[in-house]
Amino acid sequence: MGKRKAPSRENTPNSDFCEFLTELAEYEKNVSRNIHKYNAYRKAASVLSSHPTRITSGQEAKKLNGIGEKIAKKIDEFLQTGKLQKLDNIHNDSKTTAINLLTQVTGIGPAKAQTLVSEGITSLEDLEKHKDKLNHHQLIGLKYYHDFQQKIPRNEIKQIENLIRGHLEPQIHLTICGSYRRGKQQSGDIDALITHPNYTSSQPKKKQNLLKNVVTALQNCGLITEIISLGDTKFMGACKLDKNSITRRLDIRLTPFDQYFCAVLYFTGSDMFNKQMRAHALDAGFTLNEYTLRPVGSTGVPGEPLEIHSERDIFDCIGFPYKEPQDRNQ
DNA sequence: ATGACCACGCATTCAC
DNA sequence: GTGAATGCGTG
DNA sequence: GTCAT
Repeated sequence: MGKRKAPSRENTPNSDFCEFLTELAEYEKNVSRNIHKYNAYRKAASVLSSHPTRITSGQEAKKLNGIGEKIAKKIDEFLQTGKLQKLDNIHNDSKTTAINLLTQVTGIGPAKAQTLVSEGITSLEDLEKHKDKLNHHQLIGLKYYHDFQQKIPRNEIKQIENLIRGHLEPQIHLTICGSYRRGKQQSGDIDALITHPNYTSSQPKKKQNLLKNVVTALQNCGLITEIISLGDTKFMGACKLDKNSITRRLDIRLTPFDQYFCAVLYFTGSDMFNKQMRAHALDAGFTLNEYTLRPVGSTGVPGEPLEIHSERDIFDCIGFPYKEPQDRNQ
């Protein structure tokens, strides 16, 4: 996913509430720099978006998990007046709107946006005039601002996948994860996972150039056009299918062979699905993360990682009915 | 009343 | 110069 | 901002 959040669709009976809660969330993240309030507002929006019936009072809303005193009050205000005073003020504040805009450039977060605005830089045009204030990542974000706003059609990702696979040694495994793997018709970015049987968590030094070699090969074939960051295990950058294509955000991660399926599961998502599944794992006496599945002893100390040979293994071990990737959207 | 709220790779800046 | 801290983005 | 302690 790119920077643009698109939380709840338009069809729920409470979508108007979700909309203003999401706006408040953005405000708390970008302007107040309070990530926890941001998450609180998003949680509230999420619970409302999946509530089947129209909420008609703050009191009724307050029964839902994630909605407390303050949001209940805001729902009442919205029901009575059709708007929120706090939101009106935010819309009319130029500093706030500027920060929200700059924050859309990848690499510019709340802190950088704040300093830029305090220096009088409030638009993309201003950024163009002050490139000296931007680091490498932010320069790429500016250069491809419009490209990165565009969703990527499924078919284009499929072609990129084939192109990448064609440039990998046969022993390297590749899975494109994220919303693409969940079957979505379009995605915000491309999230590729690779592994190699000779690279394991116990032999981490082996193949330390593997990712860099892959990136170099993909640069040479013209697919990768920009590098945002590149370490031993994670590449972030941009790619372009051909001359007339839009430039796309591409991430590639190198995972140890023995952790590949936990990683594939994790990076396929969705967030909510991962949360559910981790919770189920805990209930079943396991702890699951992006690396391993481990039994939790009565002492609460995790044991040795279980050997996993497929994504399905993970479901089986914790007694969670298998779900195809396309059924993991929520 | 008060602390938790995901963990982590990479780039960059800070503190020494 | 080195290690710690911060910013940012990721599912 | 909300929840759990």
